Amino acid sequence: MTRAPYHHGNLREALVEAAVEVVREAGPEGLALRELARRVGVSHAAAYRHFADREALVDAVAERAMDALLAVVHDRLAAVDETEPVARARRRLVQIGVGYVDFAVAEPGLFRLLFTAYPDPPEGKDPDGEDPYSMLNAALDELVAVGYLDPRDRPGAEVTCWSAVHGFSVLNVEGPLRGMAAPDRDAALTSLLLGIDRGLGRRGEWPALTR
Amino acid sequence: MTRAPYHHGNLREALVEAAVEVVREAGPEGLALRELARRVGVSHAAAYRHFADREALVDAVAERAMDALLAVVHDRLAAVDETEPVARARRRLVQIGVGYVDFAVAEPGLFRLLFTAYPDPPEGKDPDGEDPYSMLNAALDELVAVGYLDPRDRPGAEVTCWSAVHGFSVLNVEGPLRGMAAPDRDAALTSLLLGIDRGLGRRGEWPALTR
DNA sequence: AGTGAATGTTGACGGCGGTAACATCAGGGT
DNA sequence: ACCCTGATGTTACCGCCGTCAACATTCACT
Repeated sequence: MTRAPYHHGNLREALVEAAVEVVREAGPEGLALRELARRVGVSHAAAYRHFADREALVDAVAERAMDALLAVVHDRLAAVDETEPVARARRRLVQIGVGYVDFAVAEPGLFRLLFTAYPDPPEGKDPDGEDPYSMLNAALDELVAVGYLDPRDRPGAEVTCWSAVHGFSVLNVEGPLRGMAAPDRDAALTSLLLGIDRGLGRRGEWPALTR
Repeated sequence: MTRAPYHHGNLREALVEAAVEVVREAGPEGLALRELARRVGVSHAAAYRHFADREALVDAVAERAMDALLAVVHDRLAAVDETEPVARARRRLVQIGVGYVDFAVAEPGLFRLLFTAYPDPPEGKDPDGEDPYSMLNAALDELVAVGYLDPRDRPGAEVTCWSAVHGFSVLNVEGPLRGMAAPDRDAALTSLLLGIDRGLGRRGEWPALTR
């Protein structure tokens, strides 16, 4: 007859996991410390032994979300088997965008949370610490290296790419494009990514990419 | 000796105005029915005679925000004095983007609220009802008409443009680019808008635009 | 065995959105 | 002139939330 132990044993972890679950189902605004505690079977104030406040918990979830986003993008990148250098670099850039949007659409709750608590990386030192922003920059540098992207166009390119892909994600996840059917969305995304690819390339010197 | 009248007289209007004020100062999440009522000098339940719930009030604010955004974009558009048709059409498209971002940066609270309660217009009938989306479409149609944009590239172009500009706004307003200094932001935006312009144009056939 | 730190519980406070019951007032029909 | 009805506002209440303080239990180390 073992009654419920006074100490949970792994409360912090359990809370974060429950939080991730809630956010996936109900979005960031559905995340409540008290309900979480209830779910995990612990009193409402117990969470404060592990998190300073609600925001700290949100940050922890954001970390998980970031890892998940990273994994998706990473896999997409790894799946590019093209060998011709220029085509490969272009394809890799496209795949970053595809992975980013895929994650946003597949996990809207986590995606939204991620951008209400973003660990502002652009300033962060952390050389080649893997985040989507670094991956994007690396892909663009590669485009310069293979001669596709004019070095003079390199500055600002990362912001342009990120803006386009992020905007597309946001409009689809919580914006006016919310209801779009998957095939339409795919078509629009393809058009967007090819548009970027074309906008970056030296004018008219390269064959088109078919996503 | 006139004591405070039992009836406010124009409560709905007063509430919306106070709400706009609060959102500008504290963002959408700072908007509380009760505080609003306090501000206007009325009991907290009075608001429910004019709004079904909090969300209805938010929608009313969103309408104001949309009007404001519209006005900014409209003015930018009207200020284009270029007469050469192609350059004019390209400049007009760019100015839509500039106006959009300007509004987002100048009124982050209203901008954010607008996109947590967007009146999904893409489906909406309302022929040529003036909203940014229609303006964008009109500008792109014009680009086709003057021969700058290949008709085959027209479908999807509006989503691409909107995504890029919206994404840039979001990243600057609530995202990781939040802290960017104004000159840097301007430079990045210019690069983004020129990139779009270039991506849309028939390859290599047109002179560059200097924003 | 004993003690201090870590972890969990109970109970309270104030703020929120929302509802119901009651109060006040304005305007129209007689 | 009167009254009644609907619109508008008020008070009081509910349950939810985040947060804190005081107290309880247990773990780990001496």
